[in-house]
Amino acid sequence: MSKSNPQLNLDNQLCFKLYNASRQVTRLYQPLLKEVGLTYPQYIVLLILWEQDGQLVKEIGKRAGLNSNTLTPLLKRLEQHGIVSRNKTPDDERHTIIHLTKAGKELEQSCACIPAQMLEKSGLSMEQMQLLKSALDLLQ
Amino acid sequence: MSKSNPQLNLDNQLCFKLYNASRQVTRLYQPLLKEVGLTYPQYIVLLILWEQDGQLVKEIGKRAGLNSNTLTPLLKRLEQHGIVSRNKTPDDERHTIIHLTKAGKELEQSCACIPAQMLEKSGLSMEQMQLLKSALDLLQ
DNA sequence: TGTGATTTAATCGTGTGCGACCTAATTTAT
DNA sequence: ATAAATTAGGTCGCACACGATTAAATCACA
Repeated sequence: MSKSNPQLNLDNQLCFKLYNASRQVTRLYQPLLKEVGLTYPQYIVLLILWEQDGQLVKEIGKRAGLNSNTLTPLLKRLEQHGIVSRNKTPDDERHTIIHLTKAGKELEQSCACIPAQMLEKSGLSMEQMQLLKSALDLLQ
Repeated sequence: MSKSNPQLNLDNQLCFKLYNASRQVTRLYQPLLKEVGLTYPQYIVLLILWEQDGQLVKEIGKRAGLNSNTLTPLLKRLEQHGIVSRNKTPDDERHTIIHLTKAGKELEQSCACIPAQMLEKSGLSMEQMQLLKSALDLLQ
């Protein structure tokens, strides 16, 4: 299978495993998220807002690791779907503050079962899950 | 910080760590790949072709975990850059076979140093790297 | 041998990611 | 007080991902 350079062997590449694992997990989420009409990054953003409602785009971005060039269109879609509101703050007109709407708050209950369902789908034990989490923390 | 449902706490979510780690690694690769004019998914596809030249779109797709709706445009861009050729096979006109060009083969040498540079950049020890790899294999 | 099922790529539409840039609001340094 | 620098969010362009569909070639088999 592998040819010349063992350094370049795909099976050796951490990057490839990580890239695949991430997409695979996203795919596992999709059928569950489809039921509530969310995409995976939208779900991440909502997790952040459910923790703390009324955050600035900047704060959400820092937590999610996303910049405004990704967040602005995403938040506009959530706004169009009636899940969040976007408003300038009066004290500093540069800020846009994001609030959950009633529908956005209610969505939290609909998503409450997702983590447990995902754990089951993944086929991981709690120990394996914990191992993977702490291994990933090595990269921070 | 976290409000009501501990199940939905972002820090508890494996998905989020994975999603972040994957993007972070991609970002680490970018300056290195930019020097040779490749994107990260293009690099993955080339790793596959350097292992074995002359593969069908389907075979590359299976190895990379990508379908033609992602691969076809990506391969067309590589073709435009003179890195691969795309041809129908005479025995079965449904197949498109991908070959490395001379430039595509030469690119392997230019990329040979990338894994070592990445290991250094990541700040991981060999042991940590190995731990993370095997943890990720749990998801297969 | 003809025809319906299957296989393989390609196409289309939507939604990210992200570099580069822009604009307006605010802060700072003089 | 005000010009320069900084900050926040937005826009644009490109390249993925991926579900859904299409088109063409091949296969299976009655």
